[in-house]
Amino acid sequence: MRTSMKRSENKSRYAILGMLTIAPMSGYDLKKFTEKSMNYFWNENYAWIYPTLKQLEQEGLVVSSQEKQEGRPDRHLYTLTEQGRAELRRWLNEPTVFHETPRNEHLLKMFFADQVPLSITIEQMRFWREALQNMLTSLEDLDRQASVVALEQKVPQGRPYRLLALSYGLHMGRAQLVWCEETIAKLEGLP
Amino acid sequence: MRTSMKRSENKSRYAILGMLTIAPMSGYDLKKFTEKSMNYFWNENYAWIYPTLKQLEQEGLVVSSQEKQEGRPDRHLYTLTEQGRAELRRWLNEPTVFHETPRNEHLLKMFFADQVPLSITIEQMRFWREALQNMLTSLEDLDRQASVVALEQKVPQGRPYRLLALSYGLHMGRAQLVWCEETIAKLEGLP
DNA sequence: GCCAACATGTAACCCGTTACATGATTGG
DNA sequence: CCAATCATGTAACGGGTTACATGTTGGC
Repeated sequence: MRTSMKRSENKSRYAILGMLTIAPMSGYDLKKFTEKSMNYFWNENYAWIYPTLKQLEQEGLVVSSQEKQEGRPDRHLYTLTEQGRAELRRWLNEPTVFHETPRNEHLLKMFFADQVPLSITIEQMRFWREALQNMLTSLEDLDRQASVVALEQKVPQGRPYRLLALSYGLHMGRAQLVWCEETIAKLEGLP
Repeated sequence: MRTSMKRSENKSRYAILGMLTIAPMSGYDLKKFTEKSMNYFWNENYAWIYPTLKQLEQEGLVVSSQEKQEGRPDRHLYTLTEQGRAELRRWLNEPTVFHETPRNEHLLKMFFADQVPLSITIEQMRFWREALQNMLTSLEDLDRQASVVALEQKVPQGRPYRLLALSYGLHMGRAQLVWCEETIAKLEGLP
């Protein structure tokens, strides 16, 4: 575990505090939850979750309780404290600094594609299109279940925040796919 | 400088090799070029460029020459070697692993927005919209110059790869803005 | 009989950023 | 005269990933 974990820059803190507003969870649960419901805009990682949970507990933002299980490791369930909720709200109120350019390796290759034959670039694009298609399909599946999920997760009625977030994913996924298909068509039309 | 720079994972290598296909450049030039022409999908950083250039030189992928200047530090101009071009092509031919979820802090706040008053969320969204608007405007400016730039940069005629990359940025920028505006409208319509 | 899922954790490493160090020239 | 631009670099740090370590249970 790191000697000092700086308070300001670690976003996983807030993701974890946020998820714990839904229900008490273990490190394992938190990972599964991000994978199932937030994977189109967030990811978490055991090697970061477990140390962060300990840190949050030391700061009094969460409390842990152990659930004994037969033949399996104990589940360490973490529950949000009032201080934890306050810290989450503090962050939610802060203005969000516009994020840095995420690097896109696909586009980097497109940008220097004049160094290889056209056929290679078309192949790369088809590969990308397929990946996008799969991603979008799984998002659409999520969307079909989402109204249920959203209600279960105790979001106040008429405040469909999680559906709005999902809708962002759908907008972006579709836009990427549209560009991808346009671009493949253009490339295929070249001499 | 780092003791060992692993060969496989450092994408800046390829960005740099790619830019050097356009013209010999200094570290300073490379940084400026990314800022001017690639900032919507890539970024570079002096503290990474300079060590990487040295590394590339050691590997024989680039060669440097010094340009003496009066009253200013020398310019170290780096030129791509045939080996460098081969290495770039090798990478361009590789299938691109689909990139990990980029974390989106705006969406993370949206996802847990039930913890704060609606007015805060609307404010956050307006702030985001403004940033997106600015980004899109500067991309559209770039687009207006781009046909010239693309020709100057010796891309084979009829292979508008850099314009296609730019078009990706425009598609994404517009889609984000559309979602942002839809979402603000929805939030403003809530009780 | 084997693989996936359950469950928690650490060590090493790598990528990239921020801050520091230096200093001349040009334009407003 | 002050800020921005030109120009190159290093040290320290931080955030996040990969690989390692361990062991049970349930489904196919």
